[in-house]
Amino acid sequence: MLRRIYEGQDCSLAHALEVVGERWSLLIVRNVLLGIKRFDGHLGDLGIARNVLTDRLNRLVEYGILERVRYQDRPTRYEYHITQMGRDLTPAVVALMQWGDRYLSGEAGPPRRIEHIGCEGDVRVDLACERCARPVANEEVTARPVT
Amino acid sequence: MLRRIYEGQDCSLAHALEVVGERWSLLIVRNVLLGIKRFDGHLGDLGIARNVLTDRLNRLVEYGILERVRYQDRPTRYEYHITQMGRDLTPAVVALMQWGDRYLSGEAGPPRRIEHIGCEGDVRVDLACERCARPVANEEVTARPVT
DNA sequence: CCCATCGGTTCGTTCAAGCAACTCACTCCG
DNA sequence: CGGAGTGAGTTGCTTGAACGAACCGATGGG
Repeated sequence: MLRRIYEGQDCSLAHALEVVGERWSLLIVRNVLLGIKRFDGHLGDLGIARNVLTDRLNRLVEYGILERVRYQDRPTRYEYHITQMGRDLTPAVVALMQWGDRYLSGEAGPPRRIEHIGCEGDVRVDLACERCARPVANEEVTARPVT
Repeated sequence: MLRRIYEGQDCSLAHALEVVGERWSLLIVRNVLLGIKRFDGHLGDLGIARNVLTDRLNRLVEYGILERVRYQDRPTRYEYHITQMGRDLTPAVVALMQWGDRYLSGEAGPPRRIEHIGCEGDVRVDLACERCARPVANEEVTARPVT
């Protein structure tokens, strides 16, 4: 995303997008969640330019979504690990993938399955109500300002 | 987001981001979900430039996320309604808001509550396993290519 | 010694976003 | 009737982010 700042928006969605809404950011987070940790790994997987990747990684570290870890000396080399903050983006990532699967995947169907480790079942994202503890349809949701 | 195309990425997340990952797109969708439907409404709420808003609205209509509806003749005026495809972005939007609430909202706490219509309880996004029907922690998720 | 690897940095180009001014088709007010 | 206001844009110029290719520095391997 560009210019990265949504001035005057007092909304958590806008704040979130200022942090992970830039071009490539979420794809990098997805890669790290899937086990790609190194500069050249991302470079090969995404078609991103090197300077842009440098920028995105630095920013994600700065925000606390990734962590820069030295994995060898001589020569000193670093890789990027996910933090808890980063791991907690999982529902957002899965929700977007799920939506892409439903509406954008060609006839071939989804290219990846999201899987429950151990059980091997399909993982899905759902809305649920904390009070009535029932599943909530997308139509049954509204927002109201917390005054 | 910029240039909008992630070439060579066979991933539903990348496809989704090509469609709603551009700067402003998700904020526009959120606005429409919250009831803002008109050009000037978005213009006032977001600090977006007019030409960019025109572009984003056209693109969202083209993708089928919004629908352009004439609401008066003389002079002809249009507004933008959400489609089913657009409404199904709700989990993704809520997931990002929820993450922003947790990690980025200042001391004041979240500026908005997501609410279950009727019940008025808080709505949350959760991962669930389709096979074992239990809630899934963010750490218990992996992806594997569907060969 | 030369080449390869990894993780970058530098620099010039291209393309999207921002900003201000303008248009068009009306309505409303005096 | 004239002038201001409104809603939904379009046009054109400027700024700044992303792209692409070249380069760098430390080291190891043949």
